[in-house]
Amino acid sequence: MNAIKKSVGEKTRALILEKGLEMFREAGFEAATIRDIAKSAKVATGATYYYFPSKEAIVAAYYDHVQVTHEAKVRELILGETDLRERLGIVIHSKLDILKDDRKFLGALFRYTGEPDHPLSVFGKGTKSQRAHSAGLFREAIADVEITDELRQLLPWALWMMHLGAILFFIYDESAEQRRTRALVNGVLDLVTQFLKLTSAPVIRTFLQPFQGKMLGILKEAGWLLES
Amino acid sequence: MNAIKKSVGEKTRALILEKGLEMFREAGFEAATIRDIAKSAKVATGATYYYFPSKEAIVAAYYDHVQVTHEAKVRELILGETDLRERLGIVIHSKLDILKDDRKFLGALFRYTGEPDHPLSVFGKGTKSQRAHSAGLFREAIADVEITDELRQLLPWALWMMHLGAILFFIYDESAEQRRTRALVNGVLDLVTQFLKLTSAPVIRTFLQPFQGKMLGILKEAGWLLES
DNA sequence: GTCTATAACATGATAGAC
DNA sequence: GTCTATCATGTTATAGAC
Repeated sequence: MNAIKKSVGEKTRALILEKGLEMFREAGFEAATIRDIAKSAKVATGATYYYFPSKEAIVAAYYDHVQVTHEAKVRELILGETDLRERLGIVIHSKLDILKDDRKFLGALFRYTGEPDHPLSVFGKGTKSQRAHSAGLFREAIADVEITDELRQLLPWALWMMHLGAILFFIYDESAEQRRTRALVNGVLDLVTQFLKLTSAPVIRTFLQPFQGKMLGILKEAGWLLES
Repeated sequence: MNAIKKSVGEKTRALILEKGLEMFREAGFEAATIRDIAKSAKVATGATYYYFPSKEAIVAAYYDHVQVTHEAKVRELILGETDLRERLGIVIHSKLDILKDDRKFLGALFRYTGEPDHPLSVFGKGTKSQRAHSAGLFREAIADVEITDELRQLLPWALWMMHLGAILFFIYDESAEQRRTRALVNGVLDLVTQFLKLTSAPVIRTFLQPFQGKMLGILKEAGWLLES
């Protein structure tokens, strides 16, 4: 057994994933059936369930791959870039670049957003590690900025939430090449970075302090804080 | 025909709705089946489809009713209240009061959030009038505050978004009687009202102007602005 | 227009044999 | 790890009663 070569199972899994995404892109998430996907991958219907617990799980697996790709891309692009505004732009825009051709089925990822116990819930326990990974990219992007400890803990999550909102907006955005989303992201990032500069002023800090504390407390209880 | 009395159809519809919600509360949205709901309401399975185009539509109809109730409640409570912070608190907390026992199936409302063309999508065209109604409550709540025209248009939507986030947080909130959600809402509202006071200062205005313009442009194109 | 009754369909998901 | 058979359930269809 060559350790480098994929096992049979891994190849089958990859094939199902590939064919599934192919069909989602063509027909959309609803219209593409598990039976069709299985047929296209030349396996039995039941076999897909050996690898993916549900239809949505195929999209989730795609998203896992997106995260890996994104992380690599960010590390490549961010290297040597010291300006905060630029760094944040790289993180978000490169994510959208990766997702750009798959807006049609990306919405399936949001299906269980309102169901805390579902394994694929965006905010649920089942996706905790992915969230942490994703927020980690933002933590790195702001690593060199001088901010309070509270902000250093809060900001990655605020930015992660913002990036989630951007993806949602992206899905709805019918402007050519989703220019509107890009513009909105840029506008928000401008605002965020200008805002961060302001926080060096004591007046602003006092103003925000109680709210920061409350938010931190909530995140802590929810088990959302990154192990630093 | 008595104009006050409900027609037979309305009674049946109401019965299906009532029994449906009953079962959703007991078993959750997934576990309750259309067949069971029909049985419980003593109608044929097909009859439920005469009134509700889908299972989710029952939850949507519930939400319609929530909106009507909410609007009435807000108008009652807000009368004579002049403090902005209080007025906003009334709008959001009374909404949560209405929803409090139905957190278990409320998540079904968010199922199509990522699917722009679905009739039940939270941000889609099919729910536009409900959104406008809901945002209208916020518009009224801020009616007497002195703010720029831009903010007067933007703020109802910002608050509506915030209230949507609060509902989502509410669904996830496992603290006793969802106290954490209440605290978070209060914290955010404090911040918002303090922030609005600051916007009377020209410095802050200049800082926010370009972003406000951009947001307004986007909302306008998306057809989201309230007819004033 | 408001249903009943029943069957049928499509499809996501599961069980169990090999 | 893969298959076939089967199930459960949302949804549609048909045909008709009042």
